[in-house]
Amino acid sequence: MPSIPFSDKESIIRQLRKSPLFEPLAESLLVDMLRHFRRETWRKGRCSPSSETEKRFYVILSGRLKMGRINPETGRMVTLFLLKPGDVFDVISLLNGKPHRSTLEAIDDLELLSAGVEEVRRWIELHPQFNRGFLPYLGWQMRQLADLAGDLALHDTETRLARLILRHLDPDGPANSLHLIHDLSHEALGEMIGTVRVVVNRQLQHWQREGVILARRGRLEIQEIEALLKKAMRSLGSRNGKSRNRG
Amino acid sequence: MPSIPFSDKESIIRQLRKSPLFEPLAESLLVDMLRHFRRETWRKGRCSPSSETEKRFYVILSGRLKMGRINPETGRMVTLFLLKPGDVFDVISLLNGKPHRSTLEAIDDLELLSAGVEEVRRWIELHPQFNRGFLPYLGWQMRQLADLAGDLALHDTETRLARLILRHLDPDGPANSLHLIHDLSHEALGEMIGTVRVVVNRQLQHWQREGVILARRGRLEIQEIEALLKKAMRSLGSRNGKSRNRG
DNA sequence: CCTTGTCTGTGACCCAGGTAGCTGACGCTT
DNA sequence: AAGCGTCAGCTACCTGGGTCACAGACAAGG
Repeated sequence: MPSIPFSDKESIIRQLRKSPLFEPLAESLLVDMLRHFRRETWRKGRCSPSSETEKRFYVILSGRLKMGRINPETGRMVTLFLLKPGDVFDVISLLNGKPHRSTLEAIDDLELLSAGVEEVRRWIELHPQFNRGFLPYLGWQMRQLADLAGDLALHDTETRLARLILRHLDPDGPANSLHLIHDLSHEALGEMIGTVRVVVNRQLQHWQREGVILARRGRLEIQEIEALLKKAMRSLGSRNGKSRNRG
Repeated sequence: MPSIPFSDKESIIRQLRKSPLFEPLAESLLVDMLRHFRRETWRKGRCSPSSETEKRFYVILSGRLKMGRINPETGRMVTLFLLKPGDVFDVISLLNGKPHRSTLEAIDDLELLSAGVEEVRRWIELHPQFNRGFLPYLGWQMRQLADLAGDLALHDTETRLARLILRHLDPDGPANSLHLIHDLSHEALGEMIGTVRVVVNRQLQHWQREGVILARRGRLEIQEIEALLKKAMRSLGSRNGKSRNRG
């Protein structure tokens, strides 16, 4: 296994510290872990799963990754997780050892660290510090999945899209700016709420005419958060709304 | 805290051993845990969450429990987990400490054990044996959620219902018999696949006329698994199928 | 027995949203 | 500047499945 050049180690550790999973770990432990990590880079696009990748645990250093499911008959895809730097995968097969049915797609070029799952399971057992950070992370991921499933079953596309946008408000950036999804294509946004490009476009156009948002090619901005918030609450239940968003 | 009468302890331990979470634990550890458990019984029906229940971790000894989300505007509900004896909840808030947005509904009268979440977190840290069994259980639950979300976004109701039934084939019972869901109302089945009573009924009637299943009041039986399997595979993609299932 | 409540079977209606298809805009590479 | 691939914008069309409403079936309890 190719070890990581000494010069990189410091910058990698600095990147790892941004992740809630690795942030609380002692310096010595991180250095120790690094010895078992291998550095990888993946190019943007669909990632074909190999028997190799199935047995590894990955940490994202830079770039974004969609993890989801496909319906081979229709070619449609849902995004279950939108992973960012500091996130890890594949958690599920790490936990129960069984290969997963998920598909990976890199949104940007990716820088990754990877280690064998057996090794990572050892870390969890040997370092309570690591396990303590790992469990809340799992809880957070489970809640995301539960939210997605709940939304898909109970809310219409307008509500789901509004929620998607609000969920990605950037607390650090300038007011009303979006994090992570600001430059995604309508196709990608559709996958995140379980619908298709056309529907996302219809909705965005409608909102744009209302002055709620501003959508340019690969650039999404919010104008009126209040209005979006209302739409995010409102569910299928409103029988008094206008019939369609078209025309 | 009311301790558990001595006479019950043995039978409770026997029940716990049926759960994959507790099965591998040493007898001494189980006995120790029992001292921190409190026995509860809940009557069938919706369970109103209190500040008390939010801070506890539960093990089901007998009965079934639906855990899901509600849309207050429409009154509709999705079932995220159908929990059976041996299952535990609420895992998510155990992991990250935040209260959950989920609703609980007991299908049958329930016998439970409960312990404070702080205590259970201690078990996880102190007993690697327990943690080792806990992680695969988490993985299994996450996969269930991922499957549900994927199905909701990518497959039609016919496919989802077929899959629900097939997923609950009883490996131990007589051939083609159903486990856990054989006596659920159409309403409850609907909640499990993110739809409503009427749609489930339509589908079941259609299949019954085909001779694929046999549905009586509160009793669901499979006649032809092969046919169901085909329906479970077939997705929205089939453009050549008959137009409707009605009439 | 009748009453009352919950579950099932069915028909009529209708709309949110998915499919298909085309055009133009933009950015990249040769 | 020409060619090419991807994304955005829009329209026309159609259907899966959700809503509403009602009637019969069955069980439980007076």
